Amino acid sequence: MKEVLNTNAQAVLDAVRSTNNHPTALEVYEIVKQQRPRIGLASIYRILHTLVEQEYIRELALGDESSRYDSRTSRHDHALCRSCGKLLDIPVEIAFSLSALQNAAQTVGIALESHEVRLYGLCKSCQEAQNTGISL
Amino acid sequence: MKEVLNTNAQAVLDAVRSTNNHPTALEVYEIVKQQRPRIGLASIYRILHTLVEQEYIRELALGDESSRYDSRTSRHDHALCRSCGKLLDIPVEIAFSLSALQNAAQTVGIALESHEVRLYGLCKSCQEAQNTGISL
DNA sequence: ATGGGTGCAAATCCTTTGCATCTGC
DNA sequence: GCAGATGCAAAGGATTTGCACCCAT
Repeated sequence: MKEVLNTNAQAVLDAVRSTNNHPTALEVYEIVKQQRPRIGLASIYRILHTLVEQEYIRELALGDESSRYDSRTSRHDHALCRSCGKLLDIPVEIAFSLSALQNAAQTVGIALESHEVRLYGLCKSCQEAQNTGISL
Repeated sequence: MKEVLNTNAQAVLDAVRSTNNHPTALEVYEIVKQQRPRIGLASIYRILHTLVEQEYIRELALGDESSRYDSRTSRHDHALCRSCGKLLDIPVEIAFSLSALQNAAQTVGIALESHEVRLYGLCKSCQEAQNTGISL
């Protein structure tokens, strides 16, 4: 499934991996442009798609914003801040019974392949901002 | 938090509630237009946003497509078909330990307010299409 | 008459596509 | 020389916004 990457694709992959947050296509573009100033945004989109296909990265669908990309391809869960929109990887497994999952899947008639838990709330900095009365 | 709805807002809310699936803004527009042909798409968007704010409905963020709206405001989980993109409400609770959730939330420093489980796989009709070799 | 809600059209943002060019082999 | 990759600009689709108008109060 994974093929050899050409230089541009490698640069895009490195860019996604270089950030702690989950960059948008535009953010990836800004990073890659520092190394290869002539690259175009369209190529970033094209390369990101092939990287997703080849399972080097994942595409995350959030609310308001544009797509974000995640270089952690193993199954994991996410937490979203309802105030600033920040997206955090959850580095621990949230244990729950496989049979409960499979039961739910069966109820709606879906052949279960994967799952994700999303936690919603206020991230640390937004909690502090709230406590000190500062608005973002 | 909820206020009285005017006629247009009520029509939009009814439209969202009238569908089994989770309609996009455009789909809501088509439904509402049957009753109020002069309504504009911009008003649909404006009204949907206020309905979300007032917690009459929820906005769902999926991948490729446009936003979808959900008239079930109580906490529940969703299943997504990776082939046709269909979104299904899961009518049963997926049990898992609250402490696992809270532990995960604490690990990333988020003040947990809500959560959602997403199941990914093939829906029934896509399973059948696959078995019979028909492509959608 | 006043303020909010509305329709329309234009604007905006993100993403994709057409196409001519460039690249490595 | 060819196939695939690329940059650029234009197109596309979803959503938002500016603005004048209208309606209920």
